[in-house]
Amino acid sequence: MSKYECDCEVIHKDAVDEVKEKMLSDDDYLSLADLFKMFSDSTRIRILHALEKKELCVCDLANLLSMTKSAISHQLQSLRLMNLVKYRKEGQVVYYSLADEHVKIIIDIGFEHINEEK
Amino acid sequence: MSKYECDCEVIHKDAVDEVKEKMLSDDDYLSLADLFKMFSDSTRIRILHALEKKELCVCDLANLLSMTKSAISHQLQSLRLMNLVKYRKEGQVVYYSLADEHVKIIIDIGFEHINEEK
DNA sequence: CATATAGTTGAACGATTGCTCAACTATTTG
DNA sequence: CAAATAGTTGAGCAATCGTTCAACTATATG
Repeated sequence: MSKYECDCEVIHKDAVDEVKEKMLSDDDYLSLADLFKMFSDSTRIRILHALEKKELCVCDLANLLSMTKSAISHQLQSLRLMNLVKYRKEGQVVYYSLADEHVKIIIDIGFEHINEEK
Repeated sequence: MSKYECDCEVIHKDAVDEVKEKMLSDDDYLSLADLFKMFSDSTRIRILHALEKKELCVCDLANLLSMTKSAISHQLQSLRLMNLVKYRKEGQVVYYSLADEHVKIIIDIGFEHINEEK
């Protein structure tokens, strides 16, 4: 978060004060930004969209997206840290699936927005 | 999008084939990632959350977030390109507001997800 | 017309990010 | 126990990103 001053006088003090009261903490916005970072890369979105259809292992995802296991695994770790996917291990194979339905809702609204402007 | 091969054999061919059929085009996922990029920075989220409460000009936003007009203006331009904010000019002053309510819905679901895991 | 203010823009720089590569762990199979 | 396979991990590198800075446009005011 910036610690610098702005370079102009406030124009609509009442409006700014009113909005300032309703704003949340910097930490809240940082957390939210971190969450949406997970949706801001097309590899991660493709992983999430695939897992929305079916539980898959790392190799399956690597094949589906034509990427290395390592690249997929790195992304899955980020998604796990943000509680967007969960996993279960069966022998050597690790199966990933969506953690909850927020993922589906967020992706659906995103597509809605994109499709609305032609 | 990666053009490299994956480094393993497919394990669950049926599952992968089934999911592959339901996947969308690379362009769709790139567009969606570009949209969510707008929500992946806390400055932009704070701008969007502020505009959700009230229409504001560039100076107001600069004051509210303690940032320079330039920094705010750059971010507003990105948000405009993704059709997330609209603006109207009145004299020298440019007023920004949300383009539609997808923004509010997306932010709300994001907070819901974050708050659910304590 | 000169000055001031609101806002935009492009280049530049440091920070962050996504993938690769190599090395590693863990589990299975012979 | 050795070899093979599934997956993870950390360092490194190129590419992308967010802010700063300086120069600019546009509108308003004396």
